Amino acid sequence: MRADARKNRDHVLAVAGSAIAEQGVEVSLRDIARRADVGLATLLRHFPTREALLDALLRAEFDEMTAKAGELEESASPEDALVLWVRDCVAWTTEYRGATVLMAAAIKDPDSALHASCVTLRAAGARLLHRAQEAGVARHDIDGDDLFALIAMLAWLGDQPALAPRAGRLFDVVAGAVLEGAARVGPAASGGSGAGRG
Amino acid sequence: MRADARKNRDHVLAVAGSAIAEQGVEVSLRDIARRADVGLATLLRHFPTREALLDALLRAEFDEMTAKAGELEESASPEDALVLWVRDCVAWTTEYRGATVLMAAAIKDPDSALHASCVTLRAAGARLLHRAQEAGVARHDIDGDDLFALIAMLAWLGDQPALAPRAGRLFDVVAGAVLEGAARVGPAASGGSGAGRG
DNA sequence: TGCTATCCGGATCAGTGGTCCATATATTCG
DNA sequence: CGAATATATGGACCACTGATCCGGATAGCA
Repeated sequence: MRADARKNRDHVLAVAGSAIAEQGVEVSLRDIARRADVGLATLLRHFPTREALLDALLRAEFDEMTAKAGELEESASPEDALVLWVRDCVAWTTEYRGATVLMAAAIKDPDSALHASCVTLRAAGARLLHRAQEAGVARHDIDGDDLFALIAMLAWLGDQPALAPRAGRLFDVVAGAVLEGAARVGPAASGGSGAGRG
Repeated sequence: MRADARKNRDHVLAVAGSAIAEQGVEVSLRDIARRADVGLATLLRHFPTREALLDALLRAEFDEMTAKAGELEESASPEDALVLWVRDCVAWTTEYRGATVLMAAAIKDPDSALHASCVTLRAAGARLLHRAQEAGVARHDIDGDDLFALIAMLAWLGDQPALAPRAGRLFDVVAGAVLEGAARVGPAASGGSGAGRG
C-alpha cells in the first residue's frame, strides 16, 4: 500500500472513531468522509462496508476483550470471572451506540467483516461459561450462544435511551438468573439433564 | 373526511399491514404506496410519520393486550397472569419485526404517535406485576418500567434472526429470575421448577 | 347543471450508500 | 534529475429513501 494511502486510511479511521463516538454507528459515511477531508469513494475503497469500517475500529478492542477473558480465567473465581467479563462486554459494546445490532447480524453472516471477531468473542465467553458450569456456579442449560444473546440483549438495552436507566439493575437480575440456576439445581453430579426443559 | 379519502386510508392501512408482515416495519413507504396504487404523498398525508402508520395499524392490538391484562387479572393466578401476559406481549411484538425499537423510543417521546399506546401497555403490565408482588410471587425490586424494558429486550431478541432461536429459553431464564427473586421460600422441588414455563 | 372545498399524486428536494473514471501523485527506473 | 508507470483520489453520477409543494381531478352539494 502506498504511503499516502496508508496515511489517509489511518486518518479516516481516527475521524470515524470520534464521529461514531458522537453519533453512533449509523452516522453518515459521507459525513465521516467530509470531516476527514476525503472523498466518499476513498473511504469506501479502504472500508467497503460499514461493517468493515467498524471491524477495523473495534478489532483492537475485540482482541482486548478476548485477552481479558484469558486473564480472568486465571486470576478470578469462575463466578467472578464470568460476571466481570460479561459486564465489561456489555459496558464496552454500549460505548458504540448501535453496534449491537450489527454484531447480532454478523455472527450469523460469514460474509460480514465483523463475523470473525464476533465468533472469537463468543468463544471466549463460552469458555468462561463452561468453567463456571464445571465449578457448579452457573446453570447448565445455557451455552455460548445463549450467553452471546444475553450480552447482546443487555447491550441493546443500554443503547436505548428510554430503557438504559434500567440496564444496570436488569443486568443484575439476569446475572442472578444465570448463577442461581446452578445453586438450585445443585452440583452437576446428577445427570446433567436439563433442569427446566428447553 | 370525504368518502374517497376514508376508502383510500383504509386501503393503504391494509396494504401496509401485509407489507410490514412481509418485510418488517422498516419497509419503504414508497413501496407501500406503490402496492396500494396510491401516491407517496397520499400515504404521508394520512400517516405523517412511520410511527403514525404503525400506531393506526397496532392500535387495535394494543387495546387487545390491555384488555387481556384485565381478563387475566381475574381469571388466573397472579403468577400465571404475569407470565402469560408477558409471553403474549413478546410473541405479539415479534410479529412486527423491528417495532420494538420504535416502541422503546416512543415511550420516552411524548410527541411520538406511538407514545400513548406504549404508556397504556406499560401501565397494564405494571398492574399485573404489582399484583404478583402483593401475592409474594414476584420480586419487589423491579417496577413497571423494568418490566417494559424486559419485554422490549426479549422482543428485540426475537427480532434478531441470529439470536431468535435462543429467545424461548432465555425468556424462561428471565421469567424465572423475576419470579424466583420474590421469596426464596420452599426448596422448590429439584425436578421441574415451576418457574418460568407457562 | 355548476361551484367549491377537499383530496390526489407527479415533480421535486435533500439526504443516503455505492460505482465509475479522468485526474493527480507517489514510486521506480533510465 | 527526468520520465514512465502504477496507484490513489474525489467529483460526478446512480438508485434509493422520507418529505414537501402545488396544479389538477373529484366528491358533495345546491
